[in-house]
Amino acid sequence: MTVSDANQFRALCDSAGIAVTHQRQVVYEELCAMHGHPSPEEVYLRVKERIPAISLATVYKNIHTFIESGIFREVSLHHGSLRVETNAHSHHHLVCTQCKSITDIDADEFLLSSRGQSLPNKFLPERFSVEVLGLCVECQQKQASLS
Amino acid sequence: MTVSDANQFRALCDSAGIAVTHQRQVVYEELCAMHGHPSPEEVYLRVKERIPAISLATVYKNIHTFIESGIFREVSLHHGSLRVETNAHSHHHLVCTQCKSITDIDADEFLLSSRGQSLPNKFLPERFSVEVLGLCVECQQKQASLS
DNA sequence: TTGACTTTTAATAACTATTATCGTTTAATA
DNA sequence: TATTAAACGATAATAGTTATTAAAAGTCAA
Ligand SMILES: [Mn+2]
Ligand SMILES: [Mn+2]
Ligand SMILES: [Zn+2]
Ligand SMILES: [Zn+2]
Repeated sequence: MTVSDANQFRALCDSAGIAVTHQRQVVYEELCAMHGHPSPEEVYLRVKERIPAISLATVYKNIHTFIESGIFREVSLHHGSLRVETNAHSHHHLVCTQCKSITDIDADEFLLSSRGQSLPNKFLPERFSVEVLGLCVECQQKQASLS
Repeated sequence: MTVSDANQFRALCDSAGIAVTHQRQVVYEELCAMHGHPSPEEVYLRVKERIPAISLATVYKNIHTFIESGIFREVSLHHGSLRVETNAHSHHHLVCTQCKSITDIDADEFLLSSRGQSLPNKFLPERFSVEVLGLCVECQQKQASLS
């Protein structure tokens, strides 16, 4: 890390109102250097290369601190438990980033909202994310070789 | 449950290639009667009212059986562990329903695909779901009362 | 720079959700 | 009805995560 990198990280922490620590900076740097959607365990393994004494709990706490501060995001706001979809109709979801509640919304209600109409339940939208669900090429091949 | 309901459930199980059991039918009926996105624990609590001796593991197993058979869906395919989003650009996700891998896709790649263009990595889409992320009305009020 | 005060850390215990194991029971089917 | 495969209940095991606590490090006014 260069002096300017260290200063940038200091500025980032200042604006988030959190302390600058060596552990925090290394977690941040490794997250920035990783691609995809790493788990806390994967981050921990990389950070441990640089700080062998670090604790997994420290990695968890720093990841949460970053997420609270808006420096990183979670991929999905999951509830920590499996949830069954009981609504068989085609629909989308309003997900609260704070309490993580999930509310159904009709496909056409969503389309109207993208044309300026407000959402049900006075939901205040910040952003939206699309999941395209299907089969990756490896799983297509596995499925083909079975039949 | 009426005789015709029982026959319908039998037909459902037949076409899914799974056995008809009393426990399975009660789990199914309670799921159908529940709204929203219940957790296995919540299903268990309701089923236990009707079959006090049922095991939580049986509820889990039947929910999985239903999901494998396509009778019900999971709300989120990646609820198992926290994942950090390392991609700061606006983007969406290709999620494999089989291996649960998550691949980034640019917002404009997604728009092109909705106009007939094929997706990256030979991904085979089945459906898509939109998550509108934001604040529910309760959390808006909590936030307002803080400031 | 110092000293009071706050935050973070490491170690580890505890907890929650989920899965595996295994002996028993039940359902499918011949 | 007998055979066989599937499902069940009890409970142990595991994975992911959070809580606790004392020590170390960071912050900040003077
Ligand atoms: Mn839903
Ligand atoms: Mn992503
Ligand atoms: Zn909320
Ligand atoms: Zn796959």
